[in-house]
Amino acid sequence: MSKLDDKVLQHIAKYFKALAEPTRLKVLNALQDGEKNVSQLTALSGGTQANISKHLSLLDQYGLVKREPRGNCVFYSIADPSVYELCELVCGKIGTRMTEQASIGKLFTAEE
Amino acid sequence: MSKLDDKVLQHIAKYFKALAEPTRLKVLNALQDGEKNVSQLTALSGGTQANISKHLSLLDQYGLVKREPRGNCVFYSIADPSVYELCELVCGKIGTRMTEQASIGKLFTAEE
DNA sequence: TGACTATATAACAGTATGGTTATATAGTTA
DNA sequence: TAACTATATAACCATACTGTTATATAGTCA
Repeated sequence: MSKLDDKVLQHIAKYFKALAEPTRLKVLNALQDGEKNVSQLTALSGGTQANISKHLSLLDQYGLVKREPRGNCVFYSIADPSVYELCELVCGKIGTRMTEQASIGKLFTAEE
Repeated sequence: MSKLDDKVLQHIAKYFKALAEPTRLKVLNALQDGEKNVSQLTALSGGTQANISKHLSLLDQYGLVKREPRGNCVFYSIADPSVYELCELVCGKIGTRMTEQASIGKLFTAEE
């Protein structure tokens, strides 16, 4: 990170903000193995349809997912797979820290 | 990112939330070249002392910075330099997207 | 001790956020 | 067209966040 413009800083903050919500992370997680429509994502994430729709709208607006209406449904997919690199990095951090702090072994479920 | 526990998801979200604020990014940016005390960070970040202190407290609580009182001052430093990897990744993304969208050339100032 | 400097915190205001329910919109099919 | 399915949006509430000012706390030094 070099010296940054305030405007760019705001954009970066916004990007992180998009990732700073458990439900949205769940949605992104659900999209890891390919596109899904809103109903599927709603089922997988366990929220209400309206709620998931709102989160998807935000993720789309921030450029994290792609939106593609097809037939009666709207399919969403990951815009840039490198978002998972971010998550991996943070997961690593959190994992280490939590095991350090509480020596809990299993933070991530074994199956993928 | 594998299938994640809800609890872990919340931690990850929290970590991203710590980064989802321009002032905090500015502080982290200011800490890139080594530890600084609150007064220095206040001056560099352009906020009030109380405000910066609050942000520092949050960053400390979330484990992003280390706090070390020394003499009359309190010095803060980056807890884990890999946080900059995250920022680099996002900067790359934002940079690309912004140049794509508006073909603005200079998002980052040239000096580092 | 008292005066001074540095940092943290409390109380408050304004705004943003996430979730809910109800409703609108758009596509499909009979 | 009417009935149906899928998605988005509006209105609303409760909560959380950011910044401000004023104040408390802690260390230093005369």
